[in-house]
Amino acid sequence: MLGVTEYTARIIDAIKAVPPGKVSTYRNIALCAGMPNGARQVVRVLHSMSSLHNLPWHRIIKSDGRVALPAGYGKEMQIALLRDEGVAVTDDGKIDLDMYGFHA
DNA sequence: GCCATGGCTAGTA
DNA sequence: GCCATGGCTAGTA
Repeated sequence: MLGVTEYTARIIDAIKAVPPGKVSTYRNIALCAGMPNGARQVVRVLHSMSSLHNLPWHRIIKSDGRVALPAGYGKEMQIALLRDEGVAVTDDGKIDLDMYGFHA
């Protein structure tokens, strides 16, 4: 996939595999890509390649079940997109991973 | 040297 | 609040 590392390609695939109405975490995506400590790489991919690869960036959250983006910098947008897909999100961005977490 | 994390530790109440 | 993690990018030589 255009000069990206094998790991990066796997991260992209893992993100794309999360279906609408479900969420996954940075850590889980990293695990799926074979990098147990690669959460930071998932951050990097989402930050820099979301629009290029049409990634469902809004479906990736922190492993504590919260949205990572700060208020005023995308948090409201992320919450709105998730609610459109039927995910219950509290106003401060908390999601029940037992109910909505996606496991490949 | 950056990045939308995560896990562990110090240090306060 | 600190720092490991790992690939990418800007910016220097």
